[in-house]
Amino acid sequence: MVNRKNIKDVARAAGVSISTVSRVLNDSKGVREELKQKVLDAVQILGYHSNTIARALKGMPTKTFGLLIPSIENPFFPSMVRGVQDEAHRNGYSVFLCNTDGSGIIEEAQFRLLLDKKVDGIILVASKYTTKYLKKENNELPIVMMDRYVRSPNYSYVTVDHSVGVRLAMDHLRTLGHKRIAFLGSKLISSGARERFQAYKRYMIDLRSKLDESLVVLGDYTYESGIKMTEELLRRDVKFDSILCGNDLIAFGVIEVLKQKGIAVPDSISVVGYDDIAFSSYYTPKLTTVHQPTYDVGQLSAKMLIDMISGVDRRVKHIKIEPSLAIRETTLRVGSDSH
Amino acid sequence: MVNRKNIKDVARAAGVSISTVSRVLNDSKGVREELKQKVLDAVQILGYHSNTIARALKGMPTKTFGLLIPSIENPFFPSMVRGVQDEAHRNGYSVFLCNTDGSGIIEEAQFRLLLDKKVDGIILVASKYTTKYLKKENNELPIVMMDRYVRSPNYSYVTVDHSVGVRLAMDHLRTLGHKRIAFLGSKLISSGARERFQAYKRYMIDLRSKLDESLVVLGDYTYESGIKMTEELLRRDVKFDSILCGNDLIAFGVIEVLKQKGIAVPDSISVVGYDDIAFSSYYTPKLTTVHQPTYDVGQLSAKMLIDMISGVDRRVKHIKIEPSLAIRETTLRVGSDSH
DNA sequence: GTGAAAGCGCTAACAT
DNA sequence: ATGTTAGCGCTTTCAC
Repeated sequence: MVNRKNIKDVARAAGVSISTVSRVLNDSKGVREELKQKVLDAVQILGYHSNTIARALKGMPTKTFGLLIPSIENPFFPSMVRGVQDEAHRNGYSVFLCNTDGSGIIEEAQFRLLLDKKVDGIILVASKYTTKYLKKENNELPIVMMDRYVRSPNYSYVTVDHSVGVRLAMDHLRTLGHKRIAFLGSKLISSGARERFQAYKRYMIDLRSKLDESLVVLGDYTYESGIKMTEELLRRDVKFDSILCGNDLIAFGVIEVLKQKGIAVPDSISVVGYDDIAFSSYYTPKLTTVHQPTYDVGQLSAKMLIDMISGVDRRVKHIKIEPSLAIRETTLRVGSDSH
Repeated sequence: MVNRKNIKDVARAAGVSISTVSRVLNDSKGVREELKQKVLDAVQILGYHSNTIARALKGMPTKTFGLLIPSIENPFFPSMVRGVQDEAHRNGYSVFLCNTDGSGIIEEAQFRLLLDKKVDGIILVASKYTTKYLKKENNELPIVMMDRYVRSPNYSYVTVDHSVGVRLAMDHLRTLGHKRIAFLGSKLISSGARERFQAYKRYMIDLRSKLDESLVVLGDYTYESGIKMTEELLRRDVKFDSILCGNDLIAFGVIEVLKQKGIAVPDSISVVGYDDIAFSSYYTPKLTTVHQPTYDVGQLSAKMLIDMISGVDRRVKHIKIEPSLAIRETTLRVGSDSH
């Protein structure tokens, strides 16, 4: 740091003009091999790094992009963020991480701030507020929606195919002989929540031509909500032999309540989670859950964004990655007795 | 975005010179109230935002800082990162998040990259590599070490007082009548790991004038390591009535193995974790653990950094926040029987 | 093929 | 109190 070298120093040391240095560094061709070498040597000796800020002022890329997520404290996101960052750093990008807490105001403010910081692109987990400020403000800035998205021919997204995830879980439960499968999920405020519930609904209708609404409770994607929803389900006094949860956090809440009520999992009731956060395999009993390839979603989102930025591939793409089912210890064949 | 306004546009619209605009925006005083108002109006109408990049080129602060942590996938960090970010955004800062994976090479490279990006300061979770590149490169850049630190009169840090944390846990166990308390922790590669082990050692020596080394196993801060260490402890065939774990992940591994071996927790063996990650209270049985105020550590680190940057308070400070004990379901009085 | 010079948007020193 | 101007470090015409 002490004495930051600039392009002038390099030019002087190499005995050439600054434009030649600039040319070499941006490998625009048309520099004699000999001079090129001199410049490269000088760069080496002086330990020169070109100043990103100055380049940015000339409209060059900042090698920086923004990542807008609801909250890094939501255990669903860390590995996705990691996927984004790993791909970013592999390509020389730094990333600004911002939390929106699901607030449209914060989301838009953060988005603006990123624009001010002259990021080369933005990856965001879309909300119902996203489209508004996006169309209001955006021009050519590459944008990728990650996980939660908004249907649009203008924006790329990478997400998980929840119809597959739900089907995997339901088939598994059916195979084990379960007939009355309850659904405790999130209110339908995000693309993922909607898709999961729709897939469940369709499955049940296919099965018995109608949806038994008493089997459904909708809340939030939290442990506390899992607890409340289970209590609500129990209060209804409806028969069920298994529960499909909207995410793993809900599942933990579910299992906790069932345990308190002396209802054994999986012996009496089978429980399936959704997400497969790291914790699900540390839990006792280990949670059977739909595995979302979150790291891959993050990585692919970043790759797509970088391709858009660099101009390698500017096309709008809509990608759904297939989830898988992690069968562990919270589901059991109906009528079996593990005791 | 479409047509980014610049200071010239504002000057023209307000009928003043660009320096007047600049003065108003940087509220250096000495501008007639009337003109000031004109400028402010023009700014409003045009929707002008000053260009951070151009300001940065003039050596002004970028309102940006770096945050260097081992990995956001480590469940210990998200809430700490959140603490940092909340404080940052409250003060108009954006933060670059970087993962080092505990590699010195990556850590140094990321650090350099942040320097290149002209961040106003850096918060980092120190490793054994940190001091080297720090003294090699750093000049006046504000630095705060967060959680893990390196003793130095030159660098501020914010961390948790592990001697208190360990004592809280040990006192609790002793109060419940436990005498042979095993310690499964991390190898002594970070300040936190060293302090926790030292505190345990001191406690045991105070208790029976020597440390029984057969009660100690050192590994990593992971679930898998928790499993391995427990198996090792069991293999030694040494008597113990309780286990203090270096972190919660280890504790989950411990409990899993004990369960597999048919050893009841807490009925036969009490287990205490360390960290109190969110998951600890979702776990069954809910984990008794030392609560680290991670959010506060992050928030305070950011506050200190911002104070240093803004010049409000440039002093080097060494702060240790006190942890507390979250008593839950994995510890029990010796001889009680919950059945 | 190479260098001189303009200019990105801004701040601050200097002039008035 | 306000305007004019140099210059931050770089890229990119434009001359040669």
